Amino acid sequence: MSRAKRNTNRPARPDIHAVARLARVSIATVSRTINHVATVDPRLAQRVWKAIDTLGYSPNTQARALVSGRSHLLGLIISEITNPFFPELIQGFEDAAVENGYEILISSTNYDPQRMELCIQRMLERKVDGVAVMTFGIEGPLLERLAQRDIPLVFVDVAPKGPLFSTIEVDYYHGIREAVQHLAVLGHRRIGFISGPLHLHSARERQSAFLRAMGEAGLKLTPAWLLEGTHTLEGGIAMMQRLLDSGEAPTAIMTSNDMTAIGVLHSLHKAGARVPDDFSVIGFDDVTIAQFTLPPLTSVQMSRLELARCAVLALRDRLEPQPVSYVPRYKVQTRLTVRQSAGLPATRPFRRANG
Amino acid sequence: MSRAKRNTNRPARPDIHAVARLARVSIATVSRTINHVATVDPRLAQRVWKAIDTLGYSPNTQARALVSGRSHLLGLIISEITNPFFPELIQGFEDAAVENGYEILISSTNYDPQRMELCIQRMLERKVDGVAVMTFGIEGPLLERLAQRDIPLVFVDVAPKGPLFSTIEVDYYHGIREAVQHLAVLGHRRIGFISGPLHLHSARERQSAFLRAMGEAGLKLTPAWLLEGTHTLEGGIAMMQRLLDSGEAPTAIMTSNDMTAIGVLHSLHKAGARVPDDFSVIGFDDVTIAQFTLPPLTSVQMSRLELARCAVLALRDRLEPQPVSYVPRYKVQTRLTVRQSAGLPATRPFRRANG
DNA sequence: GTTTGCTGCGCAAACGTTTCCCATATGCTG
DNA sequence: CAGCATATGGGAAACGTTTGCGCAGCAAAC
Repeated sequence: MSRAKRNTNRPARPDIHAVARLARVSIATVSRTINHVATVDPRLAQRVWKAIDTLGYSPNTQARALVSGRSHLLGLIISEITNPFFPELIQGFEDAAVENGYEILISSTNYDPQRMELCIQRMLERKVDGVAVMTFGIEGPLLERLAQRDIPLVFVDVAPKGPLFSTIEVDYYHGIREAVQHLAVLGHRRIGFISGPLHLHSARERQSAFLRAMGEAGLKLTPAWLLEGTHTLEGGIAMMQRLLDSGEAPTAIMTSNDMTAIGVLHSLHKAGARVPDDFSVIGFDDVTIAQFTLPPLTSVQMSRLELARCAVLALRDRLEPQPVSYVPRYKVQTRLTVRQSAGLPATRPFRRANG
Repeated sequence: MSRAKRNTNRPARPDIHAVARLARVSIATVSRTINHVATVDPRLAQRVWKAIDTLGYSPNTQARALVSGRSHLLGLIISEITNPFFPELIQGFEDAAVENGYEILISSTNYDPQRMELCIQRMLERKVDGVAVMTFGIEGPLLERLAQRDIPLVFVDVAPKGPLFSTIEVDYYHGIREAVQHLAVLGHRRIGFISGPLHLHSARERQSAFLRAMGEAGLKLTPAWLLEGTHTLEGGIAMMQRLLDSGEAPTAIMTSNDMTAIGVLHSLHKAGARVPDDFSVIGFDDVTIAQFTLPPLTSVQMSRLELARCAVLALRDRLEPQPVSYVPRYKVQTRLTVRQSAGLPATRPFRRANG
């Protein structure tokens, strides 16, 4: 009486044997049917599927993983989930993963390399099939150690060598060029740029894309208007302050990410300047909250959904043999999203309201 | 040559047998040592731990889960990850889970009850040990069906009956009372409230907390100033518009969540009103972006970290036998976070700038 | 010196799959 | 019609753990 099984009042979750019994086949056939092995007789397969349906059977993932060595679990490592950049990325990653029959494990590093190692550790213990490292600031030595693990990894921007690694390239230039052109068409000639921390690969890429776009538009950059920010609100506030304090300010400011742009908005608000009447501002990333700022922020969009989809794809390509004809190329575009923070240049230079 | 094992150049991940061999004990003893079974001789245990250390062994989670029936996986179901309310919740949940030796599986329902069922389905297939349902709008019939599953569940606000269910209560009143008092002290007598969709339990709770707090502060509510919003930016914009259009508007507006409050800010900005000079605004939730609005939003904070911690605790209490003396009580507080969107009431009624 | 009781270790049976290998049935060729 | 190649299903061995059960070994009691 004490042991289970006796309790037939609550039907136990059926296992593969129950299905086999009902379909009058062996468990091997059931397994083959489920895994769509081609050699199984269609009539038997139909019997099996019917049995599966009537019993409401679903295979035990643990057992499956144990014997096959494939967990169908994908790891996703991000910097910081409260950074508005990442939720959309996660969303896309989840969708794409589930679409491909995978489940995901998320971890955030909070920009701490040590925590990153712990994350990878935990994921390896859970036997993930592959990991997407979507934190943008990844350092050399850590990358080296990651290379030891014999597990597929995918990165953004950085391209470590190794047969198990993939890289997703971002075409920063396309969208940034659109933004510069947009400002140029509106009549701006004096454009400033607040970059991210330049030790980050992605920040350098964005800045050089900006410089190139300026050149192509025939605009000359004033060196004093090229400042290094921190990809944070505070950095944006501080750098805009500096621009205002210097005698001559640009009429338009582009930034390396949206948080910086929001900082710029704050700085300008405090100084009594109006956007876009006195200054035009264009951000980068087009995070969700860019729609909610005052005024709604014009920003260069980098599609997180696309990025996530690429990441899942890259991992899948490593995990499931693809036809030789298939030559993957993981690249995501950037595009300008026009809202209301950029307009015609002010006809007369802004004078700070005396306070 | 073809099969693995031969490749001793890359050391295979050691299993429990390797540890047993090195420590000169049986695998049973290794297992017992790892699981801190009391009956194992300390000297043997030490040998085992040493062997584990030198080999860098970590047990295979799949095999463990298969035989023990416990996956040490916790499910977390949320409404929508791009809603700024949830990332912090996830962060807290992850931290608390890892702290207790669990890993987490996240899914978002996008407010679709059908998708919610799929989420639960997927999680059951992964054999999660318990699920936290942190979506605020959960409906009756769905709840019924959830009750069928014999797996611990934890909810917010709603309290389904069942031996496997837990509920986390939120003390909405505390923080909302603080907000009303704050306004009252500043001198506001005319306070409006934009609620959430009233079919949501949590929205009703917040509204009634507001009404009670108004009563206790000796303030009379003008019925026309009690409006039903949608917990979205658009709802906030529309309802604030209505308040402005009606002849007489309140001097302060409280809302049922921060998105609504941000909508109010937009509406006021468009009408040319200044915050807090012309109107005071107080939100609810204190999401991260409340710090970034113009002006930074005063808001009633409900700690997502605390909420998440409670959820993990509630699940753990169901999963691991607790001493009888332990009587759990899952309750989270709310508190006012003062920023800059509430100030003294305007001395003269706001007149919309003619446009 | 024999019995009893207890402690703590090892043996081996699960857990629910996948997959290798072999047996059988079937079709085809000569 | 015999013989062989080929398709297809079943038996059973893995996968790496946990855990029930039995059995040594030892101390205490008679």
